[in-house]
Amino acid sequence: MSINCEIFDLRAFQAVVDLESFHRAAEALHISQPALTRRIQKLEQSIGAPLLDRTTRHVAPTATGQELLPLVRRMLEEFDGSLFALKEGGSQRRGLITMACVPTAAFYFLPTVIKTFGNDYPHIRLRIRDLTANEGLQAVARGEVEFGINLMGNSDPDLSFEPLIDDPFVLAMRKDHPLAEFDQIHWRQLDGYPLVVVDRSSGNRALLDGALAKHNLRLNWFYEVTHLNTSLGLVEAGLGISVLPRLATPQEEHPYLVTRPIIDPVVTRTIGIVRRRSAPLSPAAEKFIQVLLNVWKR
Amino acid sequence: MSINCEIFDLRAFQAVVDLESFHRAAEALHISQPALTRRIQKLEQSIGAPLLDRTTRHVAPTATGQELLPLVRRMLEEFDGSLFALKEGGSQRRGLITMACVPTAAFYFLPTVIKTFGNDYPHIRLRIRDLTANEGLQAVARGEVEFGINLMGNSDPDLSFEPLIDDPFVLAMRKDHPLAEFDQIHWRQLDGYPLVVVDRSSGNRALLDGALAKHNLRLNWFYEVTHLNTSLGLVEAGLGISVLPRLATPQEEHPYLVTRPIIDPVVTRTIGIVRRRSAPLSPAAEKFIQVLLNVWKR
DNA sequence: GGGATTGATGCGTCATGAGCATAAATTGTG
DNA sequence: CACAATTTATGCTCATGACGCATCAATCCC
Repeated sequence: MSINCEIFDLRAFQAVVDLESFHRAAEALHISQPALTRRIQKLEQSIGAPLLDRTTRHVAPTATGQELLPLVRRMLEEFDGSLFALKEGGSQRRGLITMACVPTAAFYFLPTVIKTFGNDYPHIRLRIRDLTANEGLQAVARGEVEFGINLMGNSDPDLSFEPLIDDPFVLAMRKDHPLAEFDQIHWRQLDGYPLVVVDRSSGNRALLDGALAKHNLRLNWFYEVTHLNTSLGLVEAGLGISVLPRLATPQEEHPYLVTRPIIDPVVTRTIGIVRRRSAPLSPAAEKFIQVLLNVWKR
Repeated sequence: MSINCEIFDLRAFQAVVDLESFHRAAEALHISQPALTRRIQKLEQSIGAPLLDRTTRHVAPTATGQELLPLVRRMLEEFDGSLFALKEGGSQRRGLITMACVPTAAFYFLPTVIKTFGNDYPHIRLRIRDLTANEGLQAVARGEVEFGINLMGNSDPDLSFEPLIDDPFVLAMRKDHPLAEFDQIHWRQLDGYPLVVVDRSSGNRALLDGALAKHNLRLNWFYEVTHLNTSLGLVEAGLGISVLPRLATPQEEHPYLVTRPIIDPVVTRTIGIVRRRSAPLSPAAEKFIQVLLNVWKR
């Protein structure tokens, strides 16, 4: 049976944690302290674990509460933010294209397209939200941007995907690393070396984990970062090796870094254009996408 | 007043849309059809807009319902998924430091410190959330990370700040740009050239806008991006010039890019360590900060 | 035009959530 | 160590909300 509670219960939980007091939280929530106590108790019952450790003088989240708290914050921010956006309606869109773009594509794809597009539309300004794949999808889904350049693999039926290119994952390392002598690498050769990975909020990581699981392989990371560029920084410093999309690695000769393909399996990601099926694009965005397809369609 | 409803209401809404029938959705949700109708009506009242267009023979989401549906799906997936993960038990936390870090500091600061730290603590893993300044502050405040490397200028009394270095903003451009012939640049010389900036969610942007406002100056941008690295990408492609913190620009000789100091005024940012006053650090984090201070304290 | 089906409404019943009063527990101070 | 102050939890009562049943109203198909 799925768990049920009220959004208000989540607000109550967050308020108690933040204010460190049922009394003050009840005031902030405009209910009585016993009513708040009852709500929290009911929430704990729904979830099946205590969320707060409390005495008459002290309140703090339990370990479970600590785990839940970030989720609760995100949900409330997203819930309130989206409903607010619903109420405010769309903002003016003329003279400006707003797009979301995974960072490697921002760096690699866009300059060429922007140049070509700028020749025909010199006065259209661009707002490029270079976000993670998941953030980018959410930005498209919410209408915060007109379209996104993102990874394939979204399950939201309201969004369409048009592929542009396939981009394999490669191993990035310093030129003086022992694995650099191989022309290609097997996954198991990564064992024994400290591995830099991006965290699970990254679409790349989810894709990699999924693909490797099918071959009974998993990434044994030693450093975990949020953005691909930071991976490269740590690799360049000689702290480890990293599995990265090829587009996230230097495309030209680099003084210190080298990449090698990884096989058995070769894991690739498909990058393309994501947009909402229901939302019409501005003429400028239509043209921009046309240029993007002309320049990069595989 | 914040909107309230039950998670069950959201499940109900999703079920009606998916099954295109109150009758079938009620069955699936194990309540009666009138009870379901009442719930949807109440949800619509909370939100202040109809979510479903329906006759006795046909049900479909309204435009508002269409907008809300992706949010509802994500929220339910995340809610159910996270509670499921909670029930499966939390992960081990020993042997791990979790920190937040603005991206330029992640690239520039951390490798040296990690090397030094790794000599003494070879088995401590690192989770580096390289986030924007604002996101980083929130991550620290919420306890999602033990500490952060961030910009000075936070007003949260629960967080302490210990400065490390001062970092000036410089102009980044291609070597063949007309402004490259100057040894130093005045802000007004930027006029007339397309300017790449980071958006207002960036602490850097807020700092710059604030400092320039005092001299009746403002940034006339043509391209707006979310991350500093994308700025460099667009500059390298020759699309414009950009005002960036010096640490975000190449520290060594670059084949195409050059930077120049900007004066009248010189704008600098201070980077340092942010942590919660109330929360004790793990021994490993304590040591890491010690190394960080030893290596970088100005 | 009538019948089958679906969503909406009226009604009664039962459960729930609220606040008030107060108990119980905790902590600080003398 | 005892007591006072303060906070969270519980008992109680009452008002309200949610449920299912019965049925109305609307839609659509034959």
